[in-house]
Parts: sequence; C-alpha cells; structure tokens
Amino acid sequence: MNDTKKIGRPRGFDYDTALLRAMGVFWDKGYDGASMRDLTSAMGITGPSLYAAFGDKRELYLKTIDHYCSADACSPLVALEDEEDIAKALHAFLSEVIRLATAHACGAKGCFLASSVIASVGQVDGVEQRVEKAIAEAEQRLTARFEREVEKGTLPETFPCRLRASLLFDIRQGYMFRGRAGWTAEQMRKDLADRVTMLLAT
Amino acid sequence: MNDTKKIGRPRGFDYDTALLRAMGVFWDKGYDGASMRDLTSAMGITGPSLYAAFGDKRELYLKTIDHYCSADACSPLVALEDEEDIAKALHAFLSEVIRLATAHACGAKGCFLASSVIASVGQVDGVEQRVEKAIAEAEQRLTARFEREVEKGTLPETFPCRLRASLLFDIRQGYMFRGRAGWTAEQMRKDLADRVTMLLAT
DNA sequence: TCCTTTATATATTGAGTGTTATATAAATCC
DNA sequence: GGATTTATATAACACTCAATATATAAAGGA
Repeated sequence: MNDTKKIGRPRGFDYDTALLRAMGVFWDKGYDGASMRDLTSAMGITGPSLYAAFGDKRELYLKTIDHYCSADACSPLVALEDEEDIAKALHAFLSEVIRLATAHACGAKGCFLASSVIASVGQVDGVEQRVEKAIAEAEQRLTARFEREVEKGTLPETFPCRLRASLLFDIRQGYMFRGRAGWTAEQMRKDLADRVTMLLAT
Repeated sequence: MNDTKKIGRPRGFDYDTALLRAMGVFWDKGYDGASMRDLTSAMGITGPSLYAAFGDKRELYLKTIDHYCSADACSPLVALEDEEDIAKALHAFLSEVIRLATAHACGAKGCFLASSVIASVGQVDGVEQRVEKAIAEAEQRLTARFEREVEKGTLPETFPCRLRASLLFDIRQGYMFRGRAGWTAEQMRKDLADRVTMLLAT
C-alpha cells in the first residue's frame, strides 16, 4: 500500500538516511553548534529541500530525537529482553551499552540523549518532555524485565524491581557519560561483573 | 600581601562574581548558545573588559569549568568526607547531590559538567581532558572514603572500594541527569535508602 | 500536449556572531 | 604636575546565521 505513486516531482534523497545524517551532526556539534550548512552538506540536500521535508531547524532536531528514541536507544534493551538468564541478560545489556558509548554508527560517542540533547533542555521547546518520556519508558522496560524473573521464581517476591531498574538506568547513563568523556571500552568492562552481581543482590 | 596596589585604572567589577555569572549563562545556554552579548550583559561588563580580563570566549568557558570543578562540584564530596558513619555519609552525599541536581545558585539545574560541558566535548579544545580529570579526581576521593572504612575495620578487607566508588559516581550522574530532565527532589529521594544499602552490600 | 503539483537550485535577506580599533577615564610612579 | 599604565566605552569590523523569494525541473492527471 505504500508504493502509491504521488504526483509532483519525487524527492531526490532518502528521508531516513538524511535524518540519520542530521542526527550525527546534532550529536556531534549540539543544537546551536550545528549550522544549517553543516546539516545540509551532511544530508546531501539544499536548504529549501530541508525546510520542505523536515520543517525548520528545531523541528528537524526534534525528529532526530524521536528517531533516536524509537530506534538506536533500544538495542541494549533488546539485548536485555532477549536473554532468558537474568545475569547473562544484564551482562549483555551493559556490554551493549559500553559498545554504544564508545562507538556509534554516526561516529559520535556517548548517548545522543544523555550527552547532547540534555544540554538543550530549556533552550529548545519540546526537548524536556521528550527526555522525561524517554527515561520513563526505558525504566518501565527495565522494571518489567526484573518482574519477569520474579514471576519465574528466580528472584524473590520481595525483590525491589523498580529500584534496581532505576539503578540500572543510572549505570547506563554513567557508562555513556564516560564514553563521551573519552574512556575506552576496556576501562569500563573491568567492573562489569561486579555491577551485575550488585544489581541482583538480595 | 595581596593588597599590593597596582598601577593603572582599577577594574570596576569583581572578577569572581563575573565568572560565576558567566558560568550561569554557559550552564543555561551551552557554549554555542551563549552569545558574547548574553555573557557581557549577565556579567555586567562590556566586551573589551571581558577580553582583557578573561581572554576570548573559549578561555572564559574553560575558566568557568575550572571554577566549577574546584568549587561547586565538591559539596557532596565534602559531605561524604565529614560524616564519620559511612551509611550516614553516603546518605548525606546523595542528599547533597539531589539538592544540587534540582536547584543551583545559578538558577540552572543538573550538573554543569554532566549536563552542559559534556556536550561540547570535541567542539571546544581543552574540554575533554578537563572532564576526564574531573571524573578521575572525584572517583579517587570516593574510593579513599571507602578505604578509610576498611582501615577502621567497619568494612571487610575484601570490600571492592574502587568499584563501589565508580558506582557511586554513576549514581551521582544519574541524579544529575534526572534533575536536568525535570525530576523533582522528592521523586529522587524515594530510592535513596535502598541505594545506600546496596553500595555497602558485602 | 497542457496543467497541476511537488522538489530542487540559486541567490539573497536582515539579523546576529565573535572580535577588535580607537578614544576616553582613572589610577600609580617619578 | 606630567608621564605611564590599565580599564572602560563606543563603534565598527568581517563573517555566519537561519530562513525565504524566485525560477526551474520533473513527475502524474486530463
């Protein structure tokens, strides 16, 4: 149903690819640091095409945030949810976090939300609510993963699922921060096992 | 010895006060978002005075970072080091973190390093090394606090001081992130006790 | 083929950027 | 009292910013 031909000249670039390129620029340079020239040249399109397809700079920015939240930010969560053994699942989650923190497809380091977007809270309308929502949703999925173990009986009924989930989230943020600050994956992997143990302590 | 009179017209503003004001602007708007006009008007001085006293925009920015590292960022550490009982000390540390995360003298929220400066890594020369150093120094002091307990005998010889210190640092970063994202102090205080228990688990 | 619709390319807009030249004011030194 | 030195004030600099007006190109519909 999506191959419905539209009248008018077809656009000469791929929407999603251009959006990814824009995210890379924002990630690297921040909202204010990213000029329209930086964006258009990275996206391979001209100014008017950008405005026609994405709206103004702010709207483009918000679109990159939404894309990140619904795509990139999820891979550690997916790793956590796919592994049945909870200890291995936590290990996989944090390993994936460390991987993301030190090397992303865009070339940027760290977490787009934690290292770039967070700085534009209060500056760009619509950012704060998106960040708040992203935190809430991530913690919800983390909590659900722990609750699954309680239901399976591998964790006691009294296990503080929500508290451990928010701690796990903070650990995630910590790794992302370190990655942005220049830490290597090796440095971060050193205390990985200890943290898994701690997250599951009863 | 510091009241040595200097020749030439004396400056008509207080250096440290102006630096604090500049930090508030950078904190709020980021490096690129803060214009020289924003800075000069907040600092109450004119452009040439700023350049004469602080150098250019980048140098002023680095000076605000150094000031933050040597002053503001320390208050939770001081609270941790001053309290003898380790559980109470951790509680005091995190309470102070939450307080800083939700309301700073500058009017800004979060941690200047974690929420603003981190975004300019790779954009402004000299930032990355400062952030890296700040992390290392903070973790060193946190580690030392745990080691003090081991020496006192209140924590076992096998206690993983360094690992817990880095975890504590991440928890700090997490609270700062949440503060920037709009969370209230009340929300964050809910899981405070659980985290203290976890940090001391053996 | 002509009309409509949408995308692209070029050029330009007015406002705002960081920075500095020039001139003036206020202090100490001789 | 000059002379020297430092700080301030005004104005201007060359440049970049985000955004758009205009004209052209490429598709479908009739």
